[in-house]
Amino acid sequence: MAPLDWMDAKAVQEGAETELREAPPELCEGLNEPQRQAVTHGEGPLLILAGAGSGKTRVITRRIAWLLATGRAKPWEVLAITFTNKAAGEMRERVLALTDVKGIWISTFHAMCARILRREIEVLGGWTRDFSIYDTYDRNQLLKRLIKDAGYDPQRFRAASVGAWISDGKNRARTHEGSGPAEAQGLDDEVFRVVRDKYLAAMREANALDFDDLLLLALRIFDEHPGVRDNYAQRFRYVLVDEYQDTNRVQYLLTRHLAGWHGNLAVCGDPDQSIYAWRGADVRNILDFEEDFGKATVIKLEQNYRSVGNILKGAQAVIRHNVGRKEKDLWSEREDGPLLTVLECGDENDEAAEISLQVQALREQGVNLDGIAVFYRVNFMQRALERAFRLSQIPYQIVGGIEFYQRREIRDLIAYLQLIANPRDDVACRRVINVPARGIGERSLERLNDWAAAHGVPLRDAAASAEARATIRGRARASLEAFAQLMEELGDLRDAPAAEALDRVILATDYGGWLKNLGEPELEMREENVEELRTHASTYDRASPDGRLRGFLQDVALVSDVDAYDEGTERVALMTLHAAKGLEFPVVFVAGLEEQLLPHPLALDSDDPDAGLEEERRLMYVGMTRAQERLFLTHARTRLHFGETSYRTPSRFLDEIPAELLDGMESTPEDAEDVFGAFENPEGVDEVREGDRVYHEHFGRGRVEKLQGSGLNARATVAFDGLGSKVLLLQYARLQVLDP
DNA sequence: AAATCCGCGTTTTTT
DNA sequence: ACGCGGATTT
Repeated sequence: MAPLDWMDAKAVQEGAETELREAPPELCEGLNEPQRQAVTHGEGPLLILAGAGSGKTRVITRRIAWLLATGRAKPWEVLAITFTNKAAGEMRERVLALTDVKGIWISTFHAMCARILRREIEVLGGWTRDFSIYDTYDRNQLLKRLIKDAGYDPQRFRAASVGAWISDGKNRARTHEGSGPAEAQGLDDEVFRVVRDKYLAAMREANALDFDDLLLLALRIFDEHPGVRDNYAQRFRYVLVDEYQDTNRVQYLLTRHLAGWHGNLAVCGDPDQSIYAWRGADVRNILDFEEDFGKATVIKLEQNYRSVGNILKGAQAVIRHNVGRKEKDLWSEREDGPLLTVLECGDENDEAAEISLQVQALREQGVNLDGIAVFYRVNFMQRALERAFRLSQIPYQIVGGIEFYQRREIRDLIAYLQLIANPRDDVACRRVINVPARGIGERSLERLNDWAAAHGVPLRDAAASAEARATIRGRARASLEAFAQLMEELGDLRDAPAAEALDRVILATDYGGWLKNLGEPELEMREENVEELRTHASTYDRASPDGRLRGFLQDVALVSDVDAYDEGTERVALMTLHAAKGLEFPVVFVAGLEEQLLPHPLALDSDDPDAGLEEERRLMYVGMTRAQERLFLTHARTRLHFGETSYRTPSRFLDEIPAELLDGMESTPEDAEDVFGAFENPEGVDEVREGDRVYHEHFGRGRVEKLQGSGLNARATVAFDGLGSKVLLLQYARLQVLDP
């Protein structure tokens, strides 16, 4: 890669023109010396090495405020990049509280690039500003199709593997010459390459970008169109990048472009919290910053304000086991506090039950539920925890995981909106062409697809063509015409507010009626989800009146549930260790501290197992350092996994914590009994038995014909008077037993 | 074309 | 244990 002329930075000399003002003293109030230096650093590159809990966010927000207050930058001349949308939102809020200034670009790399591409993408040819953003699921959907169409065995060549390989290549900003995972798997590399090329072409045809493309194409525009690049680079007098240890090659190059004109780049991060190497993040970005950007000022924030002494000591003890790490002297003035509690549990249910008992005890001691979080390595662990919390009636919120936007009903409606915004979006078209069912089956779709491919037009245009429909017989032909007409009618919604578009889609497709027709026990839940989506859309319209449908879709594509987490609600937060980064809680539980889980074997079987292990250790470190007052570490003796129970060994990371910091406890089966027993007959829900006469809010009176499943999955088949039978999830149905 | 059944892979982490 | 896709019915 040809280096950019960083020190060419045309503007190092230019800064003098701006008239500087005195900063209001309160901006430096309560800061320690290095923090103050970071906030008031003037021109030139700045590296802030910020240990866990060292007040990093505070420094960044104050620095932005300081830049504005001293007249060094106008609001639109500041670009701040964060790792999640949630972090961006938080930062925006905090800056707003300090300065009362709006219009600063504070966003993730992905959101920023999407925004730039909406304006600039047409210089690349092929895409229009209405491009769709495909998530991993959409991407795999398309790949699956391509693999099949090319006649490869979908068993041997999995869409997910090919997709991961393509993504990995894009994240490293290199072409895929040479090796790939294909080789490692003993598969045909050639096939991977062929599929990738088909994928790249198909994405262009569908006017779609995947997550990686957002970064990569923005980079390509900056590389190939210096004029466009300079527009942005000149504008952003000050650039700040948070969590810099987790940036990948492409993000690094983007950063160079964006900060290259003025040379005022401040990055902030902690190599000990680098946990995204698997996604192409490269710690060298932060380790090499000084050389890279020449004459960089380096400021270390080493005083931890967050955690009580014992927690900090424990975390330090663990992270010290990483070799090849710059030793860092993180210290705290806080009292030692209580010991860390290690809980040994029987199995995953005991573990979950034990955690909920501890939470209840804490609650009785006056701890707020929103001050408690439970972290785990892998998403499947969420299940047992969720169940225990439900049974104990402890309100909780899942951050990340099975996402709202993955639900079928949500994806359907979003796909309609996407197809309206971007008629070339074949993935969206395939999804909705027969939803609600209108008699367009697999065969008809194949025909249509063939015709579309032969004529080089999108699926949707094929549906609109009488000539294409002529190749299809029977009911499907008329249905296709109806579908084409429907989309035509909805076409004017392209520039409509999101809520209006959504409501028109729901109305025009009678989506509600279709859901009801499915006769699923999840009906109520799905209806609630649709309702929630409508709320999201109107909220969006109110917050961003200029965004309309396009903007909404972009938000939906980029906003994960991690971002949706709202504080201040009285709920325990459940999330993966990765999602925990950047957050803090008075009380933290880290669950599943076992070998084969943390460290996770898949992290160790890469080409460099030691690097994998060290990243797992950093994950442990991130988890521990989120805790302010109390830290619980739990593990189970056996765990159900893949439907099989295995014996577990406590994680080696537990042994790395000095024993004098630990307080051991063993959970007892009775504890679990208490939790799971307590909810056998939850308050407000009647015990229902076969043969009972029951009453349901919507369907009225009926008789229970059959009961299946148990716990949250318990279902009842109820014959409603005059309505026929329905299967209901007891959990939601709220059936009342009628006395005869 | 839609409904039902079966077998397989799946679960590392996310924008 | 679960969900998906493919195969097999209706």
